Amino acid sequence: MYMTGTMKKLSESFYDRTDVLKISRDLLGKVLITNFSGEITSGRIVETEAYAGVGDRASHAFGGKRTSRMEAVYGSPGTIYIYICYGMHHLFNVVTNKVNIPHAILIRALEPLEGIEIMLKRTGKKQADFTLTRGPGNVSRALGMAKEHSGGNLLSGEIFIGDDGLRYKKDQIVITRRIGVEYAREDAERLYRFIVKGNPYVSGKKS
DNA sequence: CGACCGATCGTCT
DNA sequence: GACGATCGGTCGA
Repeated sequence: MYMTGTMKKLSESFYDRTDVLKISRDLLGKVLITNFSGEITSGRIVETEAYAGVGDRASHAFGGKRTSRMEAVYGSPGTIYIYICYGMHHLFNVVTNKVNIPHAILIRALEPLEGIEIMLKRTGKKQADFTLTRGPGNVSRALGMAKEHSGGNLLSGEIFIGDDGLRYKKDQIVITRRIGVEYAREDAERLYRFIVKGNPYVSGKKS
């Protein structure tokens, strides 16, 4: 996959919108980039999941719950929210909507673009196969993101999201239920997962 | 390909 | 003391 044009960093207005589903869809095709002391790694976003805040049982902020662990999800649009799952995976989320409205979007898969050698070094993998950036735990490992980055933002730091002009058409996108949120009862059925049809980096079962 | 299982530990009850 | 917004390996059909 090639870069299609000049990379333009997304501005706060992209994240400062009320419709977390629309933003989740809009994030498909955008490029997530990390630059740690010149070590640049990036990948195109091909799978996202929306978490709709206080009214969503699958959201950490359900019912207005608020703890220090999840403080970042209540931050301003463009804030980074990373938490540890199962004691070993750091899951990267984009915070959207206004401050104190805890909307978040989990980035579940990328198609690698730059810095594949660095990603191999970070993950300890020997081959750049489709597992390199498939699944939210692998995304964070490959791009070097960890919970220490939680609370930072995508507008002025070493982690950001760019737009190189690529757009997916409607028939290239599939919408499904979220993965791994069975505990959320009826909210587990919400169609909040957005994937690029047929992309080999997308997690979960093949269709 | 599907089902299951162990790893691993910070956070909240 | 229990539980995850997961992953990778194994086992059986």
